Amino acid sequence: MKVLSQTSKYGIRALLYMVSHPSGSEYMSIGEIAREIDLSFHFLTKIFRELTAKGILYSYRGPSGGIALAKPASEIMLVDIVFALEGKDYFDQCLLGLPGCGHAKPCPVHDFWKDVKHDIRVHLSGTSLQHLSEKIVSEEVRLLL
Amino acid sequence: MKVLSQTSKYGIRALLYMVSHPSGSEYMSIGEIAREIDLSFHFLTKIFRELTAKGILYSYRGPSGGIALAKPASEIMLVDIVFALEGKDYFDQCLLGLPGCGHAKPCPVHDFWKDVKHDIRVHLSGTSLQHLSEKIVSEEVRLLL
DNA sequence: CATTATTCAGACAATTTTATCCGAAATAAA
DNA sequence: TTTATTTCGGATAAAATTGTCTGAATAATG
Repeated sequence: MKVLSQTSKYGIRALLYMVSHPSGSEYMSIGEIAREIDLSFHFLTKIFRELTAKGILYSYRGPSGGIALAKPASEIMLVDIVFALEGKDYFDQCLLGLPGCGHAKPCPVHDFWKDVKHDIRVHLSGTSLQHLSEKIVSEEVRLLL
Repeated sequence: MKVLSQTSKYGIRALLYMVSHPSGSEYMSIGEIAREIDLSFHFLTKIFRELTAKGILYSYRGPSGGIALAKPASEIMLVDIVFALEGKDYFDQCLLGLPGCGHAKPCPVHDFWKDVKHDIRVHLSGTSLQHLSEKIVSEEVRLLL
């Protein structure tokens, strides 16, 4: 059941690490994040370039450079990250793959699937990085392998 | 949002076509099904071999051979097809990809995701081919591109 | 100015998924 | 008994996703 690509999974985990482990300085280096959450530096760099292009991160090159959130963590919702990395049509797809599945021409499981997607969307839209970071900091929950 | 592989999507659609278009004779040919729902004969053959191996279908070779449901359509649930084609660990995976995510060592979105998976599982376990076939036959719903 | 640390850009490779194809085996029908 | 039809098994190819690597651009610091 692969609801999110590896790219999104890594991206969300990396952003949560950033928020949960503020570095004191403005920017945090990609290398440090990759090391801490145990994933490929180069792959994470690619993901963060995308998030920078989509306006979720700022970046700054050179020594003491790195990346930083473009908005307060309380204003970045999971759905923003998913849309940035999976595309804005993320919630538009039919469970059975029928093109143009919708109210007018529904597939056999359309109504059910519409409800599931709605629930997921509501939850991802209502959950901020700040919110989840608090659960991580309080050790209610884990982020590492 | 790719919840089901192409394999599962095709498999479910093909089985629904079978149930909704009984052929009179005991077996229905894979070629006919592939033609009617507009997908690759060879790919569908591969999918059906798997469903036969998993006990969801019977098959019979030779002229007037083909495949047939191994049980009444009212007893084949969507979850059976998904388990057969995606694996029995289908509902075991963490949204963020953390290995061993569960009650003891949850990821930040574990509780939410557990509920979503439960809802999906309940629905797929409660929906039979017969049930959906009735919606198709009454043209409440479509199966073709 | 030289060195070092960092992101940026994109080529390349590996892996997985999806799709195509061919020949063999089975079996009904001519 | 021959021929036609069908599934079976697996090799191969194509496409998408995931992961690796190299060099360039940028900027702080000695």
